[in-house]
Order: sequence, then C-alpha cells, then structure tokens
Amino acid sequence: MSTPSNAPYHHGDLRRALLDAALLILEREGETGLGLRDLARAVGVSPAAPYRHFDGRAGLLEALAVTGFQRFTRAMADVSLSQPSDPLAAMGKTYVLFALNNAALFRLMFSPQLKRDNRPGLRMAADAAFATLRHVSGGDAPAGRIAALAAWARVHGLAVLLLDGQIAIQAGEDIDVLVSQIIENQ
Amino acid sequence: MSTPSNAPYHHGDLRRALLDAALLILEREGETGLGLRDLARAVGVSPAAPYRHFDGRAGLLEALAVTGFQRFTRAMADVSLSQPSDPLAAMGKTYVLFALNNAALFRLMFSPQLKRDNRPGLRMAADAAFATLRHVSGGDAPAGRIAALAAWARVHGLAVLLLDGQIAIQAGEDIDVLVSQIIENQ
DNA sequence: ACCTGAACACCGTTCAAGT
DNA sequence: ACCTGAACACCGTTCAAGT
Repeated sequence: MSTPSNAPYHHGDLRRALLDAALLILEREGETGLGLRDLARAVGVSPAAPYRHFDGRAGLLEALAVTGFQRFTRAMADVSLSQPSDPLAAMGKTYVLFALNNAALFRLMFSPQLKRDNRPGLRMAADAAFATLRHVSGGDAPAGRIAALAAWARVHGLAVLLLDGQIAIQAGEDIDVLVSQIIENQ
Repeated sequence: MSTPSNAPYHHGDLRRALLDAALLILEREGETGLGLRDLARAVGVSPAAPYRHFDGRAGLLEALAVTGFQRFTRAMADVSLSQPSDPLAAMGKTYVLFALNNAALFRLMFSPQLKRDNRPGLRMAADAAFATLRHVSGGDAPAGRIAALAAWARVHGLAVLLLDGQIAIQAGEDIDVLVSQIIENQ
C-alpha cells in the first residue's frame, strides 16, 4: 500500500524500501514468516533484486538486527539524558518496554542464528547497545560485575518472559507498574 | 549410524526413532536446521512417513518441546527431593545448567512459534514444569508473587544471556560459581 | 550500477497406491 | 495400520541477459 504498484523501480532507494517492508512483515509474521520472495513481491521487485543489497536472507536479518540495536541504543541514551531519579529502574523499564513494543525485532537481536563473530557491523551495534547498560549498572569493579550481571539478568529475563506470555497478567493489572514492582524488588 | 541402513522399517517404533533422531539434529543444527525431509532421510524412511506420527513439522516441534518440559520437570523434582540447604539457589543452578546442557531444546520450549493455546499437551507439560518453580519461590501471597517473579526473571535471564553468549566468561572462570554468585546476590 | 527472467536444487505437504 | 512414490506449490539462490 505504501508502494506505488506501477512505478519502475530502477532508481529509488530499494535498500531502504526493502528494510522498511521487512520491518513491517517481521512484526506481523515473525522471523519465520519473513521470506525473501515475499519481501520482493511486497516491494514490487523481482526475486533476485534483494541480492544486490543484502547478502541473502542472512544478510537481511543481520541488517534488521543492526537497526534494532541502534533503536535500542537510542532509547537507552534518551533515558540517560533525562536524568531520572532512579536510573536503574528507569533503564530497566525502558528495556522491558522496548522489548514489548518491538517483540520480533528484540528476539531477532538475540537470535542464535545471527553469529556475531566475523560480522563486525552487527558486533559493533550490539556492543554499543550493551555499553549503554554498563554505564549505569555498576562499573567494572570485581564485586560490581556480579551485581551488574544480576541486574541485567533480571531485566532481560523479565522482558523475555513477558514477551513469551509466560508471566500471567492479572485482570486490570497495569504492565507498567508490574515492571516497576519487579525491578524495584531488591 | 544408530540406524541400520537396510532394515525394512515396517514394524519398529518409528515415532520414537524420529524423536530420537530429531533431538540429535536439533542440538547439532538448531531448530532451523531440523527439516522433515532430512529427518526422514536420517531415519531411512520416505518423506511422507513422519506425517503418520506427527501433525507436520509443527507437530514434531511440539512433541520435542513436550519432552523438553518433561526433562526439565524431572530435573527440578530431583533437586527438590535432594533437600538442599538453599533450595532457591539449588533450583536456580539446575535451571541454568539445564538450559546450557540442552540449549536448542530449551530455546524451543520458549519459542513463540509454538502457540500453547489449543495445544493441551504442550500446555500441560509447560504448566507442570513451571509448577515445580512456584513450589519453592514464595507461594501465592500478594507480595510473594512479585518476589517470586523477580527470582524467576533473574534465573531465566541468566540462562538466556549465557545461552546467547551474551555474558562474557572470563579466562579460567568456572561457570558454576558464576551462576552461584549471581543467584545468591540478593 | 541495478534489475529481470529463467533456471536449479531444494523444501513441506498431500494423496493415491502398495503391503 | 503403516509406509512409499510421485506430484504440487512453494522456497533461497545463482546467473546470464537486459537497461
């Protein structure tokens, strides 16, 4: 619908168009439902066209994960800038809400089929994202490391369990306050 | 290799053979690498044969996830029986080690593509597995619920982050003691 | 430089037919 | 009751050829 059906695509930014359409399909159908041929069809281009812009389906998924990490990094940096009274709680909430609002993208970022070794772009994006966490959760002191990992694990676990519908939300319960309660429970 | 190549498979327990081979392939190649045709080939049977025992590929994955939950339940029950001095820490360690020793299976258990609604077998197996957790982590008191969820989230997050290679293990560090430290960090 | 058309080797799934 | 053989509609990917 966002694609004019009879425009000869010999010029425009096909890479962008593919990424935008892929993000939509990803959130609607999940990673399994994101086919390269479907994507080409959705954008109105031949099945072989995406191969000029991505290294196959794996390359497309990698590019999507990179934009996911970038969005994540931005969301975390925004929280830092806002100088919240309880930084750890604020970042935890942002972390969890990002996961819930970008479910398939978040899952893709942590997908085991995207090996970060020998994929410098992905590795850098991921490192930048996680650097925003280390910033708040305790530094590199030998004892601080354990506390930082424990905090990260709790927040990440909460995100994943909510994402998978594993934690039952009770009737009329606000997910925001549940997240706050769990994060602030020391 | 475990399959005699020229035995007429008209009799044996094909369902078991398929499940056993699938578990091997799953841990070796990951969920994406587990194809129904590959599986049939590995067991020495026609591509259509598995359809007499599973409702397509989705049915196979569901059956695998069920056995995963059963193994998980058994591991947790065994810890309970052993009457450890610190039950929460002992169960947390078992939880994390189960995930690390059954990586692909663990991921499959929490895969979003296995919808538990209208899949009673899967739902029951999962409920039984999680019931073993509730048993130790605080009951159903209104305040205890938050503490229980927080503990679960921390353990689950630790498992997932370790699984994805997200937490860097330092040189010569024992993963067992790291898990203990993080779990016991209140 | 970027895209198309056609082809290749594969899937998952179905269904008649065999035993 | 359980399995085979052959077919169907699809994939991801490659490659010559077009503009």
